[in-house]
Amino acid sequence: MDIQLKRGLLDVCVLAAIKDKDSYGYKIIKDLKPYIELSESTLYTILKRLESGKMLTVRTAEHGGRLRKYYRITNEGLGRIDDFKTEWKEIISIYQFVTKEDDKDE
Amino acid sequence: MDIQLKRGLLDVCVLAAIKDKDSYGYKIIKDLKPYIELSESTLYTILKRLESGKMLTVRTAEHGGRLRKYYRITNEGLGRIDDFKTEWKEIISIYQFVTKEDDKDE
DNA sequence: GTGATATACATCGTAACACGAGGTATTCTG
DNA sequence: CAGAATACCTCGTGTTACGATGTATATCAC
Repeated sequence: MDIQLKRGLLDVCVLAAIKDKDSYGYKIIKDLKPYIELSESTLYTILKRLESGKMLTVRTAEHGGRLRKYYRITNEGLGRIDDFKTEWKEIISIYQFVTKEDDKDE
Repeated sequence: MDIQLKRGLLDVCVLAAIKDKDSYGYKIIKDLKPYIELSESTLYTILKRLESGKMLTVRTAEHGGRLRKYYRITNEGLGRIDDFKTEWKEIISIYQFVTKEDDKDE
């Protein structure tokens, strides 16, 4: 997928990945893989950004001798997903504009 | 609309705006306004980028005492629109992931 | 006729962002 | 024991949208 197109989707995808159940970095990447691929450097940057934007909270827990940082979505984070659903209507309208009259002579 | 979300859509919108008929900067902005807003500085940057990427060609013509630069889409530009239609399937899949089980307790 | 608005182009600096490269450390598997 | 997998992190770079700013002409209101 085009990198520019990903920019507007990644934050919301990460929020969606922790929406129903707290999760941690490595797992988020694997869970998102079927839908959108992102590198670790990208993910940790996003998690930092979402944390400072109060979209999620962090908690450190030990698991199998290793430390894991679990991320939990906040109400603001859920609101961000709702905003995306609003924006989706605009995206649909743009898609229709871009593809309109596209197959006029088929 | 979120600025990050626009990034992946603007190039394709500009191409779509000149797809059926050559157009020029000022008109492109007005034609796109109902779908997506962009400033002049943004548009001229995009036009330069699309030109150097061979997505469109430019021709200067006089109109009412003023010079206008008319932009015409190339086959590569049309291909870029087709690529977007392919990416659209991924976007739909992402949208479904983000919104899934969203209203499970309503 | 003059000031404002619309048309029409352009450049520059800035901030946001995804990513590759690189780093640290532990556990699991062959 | 070696290498892969797990799990975290930082830094530098290139791309990009945008506001600010500049130039110039045409049109419209008063």
